[in-house]
Parts: sequence; structure tokens; C-alpha cells
Amino acid sequence: MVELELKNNSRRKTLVDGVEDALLEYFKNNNLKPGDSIPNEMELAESLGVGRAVLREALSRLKVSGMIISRPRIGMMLSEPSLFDGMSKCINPLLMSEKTLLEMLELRMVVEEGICSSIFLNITDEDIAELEEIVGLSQMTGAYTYTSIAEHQFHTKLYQITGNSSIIKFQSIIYPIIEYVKSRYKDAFRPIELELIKSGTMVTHEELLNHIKAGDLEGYRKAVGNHFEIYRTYIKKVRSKNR
Amino acid sequence: MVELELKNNSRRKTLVDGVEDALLEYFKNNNLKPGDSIPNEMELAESLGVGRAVLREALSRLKVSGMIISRPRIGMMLSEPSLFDGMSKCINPLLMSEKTLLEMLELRMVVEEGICSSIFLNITDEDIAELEEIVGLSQMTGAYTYTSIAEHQFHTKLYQITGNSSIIKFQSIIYPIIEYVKSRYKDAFRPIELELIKSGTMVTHEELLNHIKAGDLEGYRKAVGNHFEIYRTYIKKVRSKNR
DNA sequence: TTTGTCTTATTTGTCGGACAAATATAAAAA
DNA sequence: TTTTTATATTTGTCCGACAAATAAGACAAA
Repeated sequence: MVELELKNNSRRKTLVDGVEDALLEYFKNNNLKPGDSIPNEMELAESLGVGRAVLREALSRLKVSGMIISRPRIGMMLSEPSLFDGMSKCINPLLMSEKTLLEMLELRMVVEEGICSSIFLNITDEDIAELEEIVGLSQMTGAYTYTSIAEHQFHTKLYQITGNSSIIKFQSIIYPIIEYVKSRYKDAFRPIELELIKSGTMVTHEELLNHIKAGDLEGYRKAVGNHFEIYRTYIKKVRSKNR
Repeated sequence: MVELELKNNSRRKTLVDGVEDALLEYFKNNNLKPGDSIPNEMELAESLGVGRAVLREALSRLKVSGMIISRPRIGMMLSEPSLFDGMSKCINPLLMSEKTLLEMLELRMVVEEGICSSIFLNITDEDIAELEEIVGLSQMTGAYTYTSIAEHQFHTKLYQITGNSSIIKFQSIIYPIIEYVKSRYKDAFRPIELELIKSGTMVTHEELLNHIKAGDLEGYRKAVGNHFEIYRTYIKKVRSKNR
């Protein structure tokens, strides 16, 4: 039996889609910047040749990211959109495929490995003191596992050291996904963890911190890699199975 | 005179905002998954106690990420949202502050440094051959500068090697920002570049590829860091100035 | 029975009008 | 001059109507 993947993907572009594009185009072409005001709804609808309802549905979309802000009597104006605000609305792990979930898990590891240099570049004595406190107060549920609060505190602090608020925000958005993945695939992670413990690959927060205190970037980076080796192994296993 | 920073930031939550939240809540509470159909507009509007227009403005927002898809007569159903689709609509560098622009530039560097291990883990001989071809055909505009096409081809290929489509998509979305930043701050980058050339820090794509071919992860990672040192230096300079 | 065509009912898509709510601006009052 | 009030404008919300698309059932033809 042939699986005739028809799946009418050609969802006819609706008027609202077109208006949304037209608005974005309009902003670009007219070189509009944050703070600039834009014509009122009546004018826009008329000049675009659509009803006010359609225009408002398009505007509504542009409001989620903060690109457009509006107030009665004042009108509408452009503002700096938040790149990640739209994303945060989509964060419902129940709606995400296993593929996406694992991809986001990997992306998180990528970012955490990628910020290593930035951490060593920006870290202060206060940061180290704070990390020490976090590690000291961390409750562990196993030799190498932490409560989710401790886990979250430690890694969040690492991101904060970068001083890059976009990166911090990005991390805070995808963190719920990570937690979900960890709990959902707990049973699959367990045997991998045991093996890694046996081979001495597992790394604690304390060890990570020691590398930081020693100013050993290379060692830290490698330790971070090992800290996440459990997930990398699982991802590799799933990928090879699905091939 | 006190600048009474009132700035009505408490943009009163509109009905549409509330309905949007209510819908997301509803999906979660009822454990709805992709493929599940949801009540029609009339029912939803009625049960939420709002007019159909308001409901549709909220639905419109959830349609941009693909979380909801709808067709006449069929109704609406849930689908897997695209985490980055909403973001791509916000990519208009003209609307982004300098701070955000530089943060995104840094995020890009973070990701590119973070995917190093993944690249070495997944790379195939075909990938290397393709990289060689790209490097071979690359047109250079200076000793260490490439045409934007060559630049784009090379780095895009690196992301593709990870096999992580979310990461690939993320890169493709923020790439326009990077290009914009590079052209906008061209004059500021130039003196830094000269210094880095003098100190022998600059790295070509060819050298990066050599590390890959040699299977030298550590050397590659360091080279990637140097490849972006020009931007890191600039970011550091701007940050210290703004402090 | 099977296949193709037509009709119908349902749901989203779009429009227009109406009024409520908010508030900058101007006018009036103190 | 300062305060209060009125007004006009713009977004926010609701309602009703019709168009467009199409799944499902009825019907006709082979």
C-alpha cells in the first residue's frame, strides 16, 4: 500500500497573511524606526483595500512581539520587537515532536558550550562567590544529579555571567523544554548515566566551578561537554535508530 | 527637575491578550496534541464570553507559528508550532537597538563555537569534500575577508553538518542581522582587523577547514574563536564604553 | 456494486456599521 | 496662572451579514 502523502500543505494564503507581509514591507520601505507613528486603522485598511477586521488581525500578530504598540486616541507606533517573545508563546512541550524536543535539547547544549569563552571573559569575583554559594546550597538527588531548582540556579547563573540579555532570555525560554525532556526520557537516560558513572565521565557542578576558579577554560569546556555527555549519547542513539 | 519616568508601561491588558492566554491554557489543561481539533469559532467565542472578532484576533496570533491551522468548513486543529517562525517576522535590523544587534552577533558566535563538537561528531567525507569546494570557489575581498556569498556558503554548510534543523533554521534567521551589523559597523571593525592581522590572529576559512580535516577539535575551536575575535573585541569595547 | 455528479450544510474568511473606552487637546472656569 | 470640563479622535469590542470553501450525503449513471 502506497502512503500517498498528499497532505494539502498548500494552505491558501489568506488576506490576513498578505496584509501582514504588506505592513512589514511598508515599514521597511519607508525606513520607519522605533518611535515612529503609523497611520490609523481606518487609513491603513482603506489604503490596503481590506476591511478593518482583517487589518486588525494582521496588526494583532505584530503586537505579540511588541513591534507595534497601540493606545486609544494616541494611535499606533513602531517599537523594538522582542525576538523571543513570540517564541515563548509556543513553548508547550506537549505540542512538540520528539525530533524538535531533542533538537532543542541539543541547541541548549550548544549554547552552554558556546558561552564558555564569554564566561571566562566576563566573570567577576562576585560571580564566583555567588556560584560557590549556589553549589554549596545545592541539594543532590544522586551522586551526579541535582534537584531541578539547584540545576536551574547554577546554569542560569552561568548565562547571567555573559551579560548578554538576549542569551539569558533565550535560555529562560527553552529551559522548560529541557526540564520536560529530562523527565520524559528519564528512564532512557538512566542506563546511560550508569555507564558514564562507571567510565568516570560524569561531572558535578562543583567540578565545573573548580575549573572556573582555576581559570582553566579548556578544562572547563571539556567538563561542560562531559556534563552533557548523557544527552549527547542519547541523541546519537535515537538518530541512528531513526535512520 | 525629576524625570518622573511614568511611561505608562502597564499597557492595560487587552481582551485579546487575555483570550490568547486562555486558549493556551485551554490547550495545556486539556492535554491537546497536534492533530486534535478544537471547537469552532462561535463556540469558543461564546464560552469565553467575547465577540468573534476578539477571538479571531487571538487565533490569528496563534496561527503565525502554525500552532493552529484552519480551513473553511473543516474547522481548526492544533499543530506543531514552529519556534522560530514568529522570530523571523521580527527580523528587521532597522527596528533593533544597537544593544540587541550586538547581542545577536554575540549569540551567533556562541552558537558557532558551540556546534564545534557536533560538527566533529557528525561530519562525513562528503561534507569535507563540499567544504573544500566551497573554500576553493570562495572569492575574497581581502587577505581575510570574503564576499558575503562565500561567507554565507561556508558557515551555512557548517551548520548543516550538525544535522539539527532547528539550529540550521535559527542560523538562517539571524544571518541577515549579522550581515547588517557587519556592514553597519564596517568602519569600526576595520582598525581592529588591522591590529589582528598584525598580531597574526586572523583566521581564514581554509585554515578552519584544515583543522577539520586534521580532526583537530581543540585547534578548530580555538581557530573559530580567533575567526570571530574581531567582533568580540568590538563588543567588549562598546560595552566598556557604555559603562 | 461502483463510480461520478450534484446538493446541502457547516465552518472559516471578510466586510461594514455601531458603540464603548481611553485620552490628548482645547476650551472654560476658578 | 491653575484647575476643571468638554470635545474630538483613535483604538477596543460587539454584532450581523454574506462569501468562499468543502466534507458528507443524496442521487444518477455505468
